[in-house]
Amino acid sequence: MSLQFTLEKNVKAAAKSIFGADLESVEFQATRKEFAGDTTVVVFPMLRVIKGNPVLIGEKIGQYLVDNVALVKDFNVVKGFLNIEINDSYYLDFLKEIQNDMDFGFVSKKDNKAIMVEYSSPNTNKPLHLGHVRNVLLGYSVSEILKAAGKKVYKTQIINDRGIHICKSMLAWQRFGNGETPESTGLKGDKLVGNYYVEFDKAYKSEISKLIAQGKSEDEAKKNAPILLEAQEMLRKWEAGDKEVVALWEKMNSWVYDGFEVTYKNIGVDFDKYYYESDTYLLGKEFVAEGLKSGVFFKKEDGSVWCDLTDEGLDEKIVLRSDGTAVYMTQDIGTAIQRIKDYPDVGGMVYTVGNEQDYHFKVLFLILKKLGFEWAKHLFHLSYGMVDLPSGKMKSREGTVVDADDLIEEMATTAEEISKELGKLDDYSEEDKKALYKIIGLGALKYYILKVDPKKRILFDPKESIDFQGNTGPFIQYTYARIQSILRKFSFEATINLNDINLSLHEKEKQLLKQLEQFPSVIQNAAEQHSPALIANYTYDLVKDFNSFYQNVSILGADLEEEKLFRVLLSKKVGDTIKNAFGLLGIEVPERM
RNA sequence: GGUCGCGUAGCUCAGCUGGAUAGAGCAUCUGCCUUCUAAGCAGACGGUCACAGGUUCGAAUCCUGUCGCGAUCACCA
Repeated sequence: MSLQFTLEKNVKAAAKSIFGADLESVEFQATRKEFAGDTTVVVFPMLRVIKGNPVLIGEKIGQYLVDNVALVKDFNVVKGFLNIEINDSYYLDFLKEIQNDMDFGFVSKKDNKAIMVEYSSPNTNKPLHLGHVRNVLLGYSVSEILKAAGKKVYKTQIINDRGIHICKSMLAWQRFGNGETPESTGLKGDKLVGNYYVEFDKAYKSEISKLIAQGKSEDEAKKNAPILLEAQEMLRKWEAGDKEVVALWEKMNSWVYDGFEVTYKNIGVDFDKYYYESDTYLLGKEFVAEGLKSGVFFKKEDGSVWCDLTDEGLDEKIVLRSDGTAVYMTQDIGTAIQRIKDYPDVGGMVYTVGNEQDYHFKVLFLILKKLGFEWAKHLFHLSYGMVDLPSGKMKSREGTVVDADDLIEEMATTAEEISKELGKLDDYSEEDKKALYKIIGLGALKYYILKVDPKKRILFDPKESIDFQGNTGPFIQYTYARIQSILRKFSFEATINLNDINLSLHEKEKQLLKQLEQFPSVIQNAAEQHSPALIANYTYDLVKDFNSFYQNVSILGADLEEEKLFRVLLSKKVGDTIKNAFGLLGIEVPERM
């Protein structure tokens, strides 16, 4: 039974027995550090049912708690705030209870209904950049958090493998590539294909200026540049199943997939299932046809199919072009339905997609509901803010992107520089050092991105490096490493058992235990709000408390053996929790650093 | 123009369903390594919570309006 639950029950009983009043709920908050007490009950809300002076009411309830509840040691009232002091034994018992629970805070019982989380969802014409990194980290972390909160989760993505953008890369490669391959150039496949996307754009732009020089308007030039017309022709051929085009498409896409896999592995994320738009857009068309029959959609004279959403305060939305080809919405309808077909236990889905698509998902969810799918009620768009550069938006075509692979490597290099300067790892092998730099570099990057509220946009300045001190990943990793160092030095063969120990707690120890106690509810909260930032901020608070404890209280140098054991076990539990919490963020934690 | 989101210290961010004197980190400045890893600890400095109204015993938090920034409103994805 949680502390708050016990107190709430007794505060209600107090109100009943002293004032004859029924409280609906009791409001708790953390006690401010300038007052004595471990938790605080706010008296003001009770004034609705209990008339009188809040201070006197607080005094009477406080006295009742001291008299009737064993774990309440003392109380004081400041204005309308009833500060309650809890016996040390409560916190000691709490540690005893969780000491062997390696998954403290995690819900082990799983729901019957699963959630499918989609993230990454790249186009296959260019490599992944920092924007994708935020997407991937968010999606992966939210998946892990949902699992920890007791949900069954499938991680997936939708790969946008068809369309004009891919044809542009294909055409440019055909024309300027001289048969280059990832093998012949030593380039990652996604980088190679991305280069040709840029090549296309260059050729396209130069054709436009040529046409304008010949007297065409800019608009006309953009629409009629020969290379663009050729790309469009290629797309038509693809849709018609032209063998040569399809073969080229398959070849270049497979290069890109190989490249993506390397990057995902590098970042440390994975997927349970991949979906490809080229596989699902046809199913989408089927359901558009069905929706047309059932009256969910309607057809205009030109043959295009629409959904009327004016009753919901939105516009009409196109779901099929007049030439019968699929649009983005068609594909997404098909993909969603395909997923439920493949995984009948899925009861809801989370789409990790940037906030520029807020409107799209609002409409998609509405349409799926109109089509009558039960699961459509449990769709959530995990909408996150863009990652922008000081110069503005990242644009692949113009080369103003922060490449994912490059960034990860730079982070590791920075970790190496700092580490070498500190020189604590001189006995490590080169291999071990390298692995460690990667862990620290990635830790810095992931924490930097995940600690901010998903819906806020991030301004990333490549010139200002990501910090390794203060509220950062490496700071937290460092604290973990310190704890491991202590554990290595302590012999657990001692005869004393934590369960036999009874001692009064140091203020720093109690603070740590209070913080640990919060972990389960932090996980629940993060799951409900789909916010890794809550986990990151919690971990930082826990670590700050630990460092303060570490610096002010001697652990291995404790006076009494039982004190020493208690402090070591407390430290171990903090370490375990750091590791588990960081696991939810997809961040590894080192034994030394 | 309509809709949605954001606006908190010089900078980057916390601040849960309203609660005490708004908190961290970076940067600047002071102390602390012969004691468990100084990527650390202890402290100082720094705020009209964009602005104006409203609801409330009480508002950074809820409501309305204004301003600023961003996104979106395509037979693009």
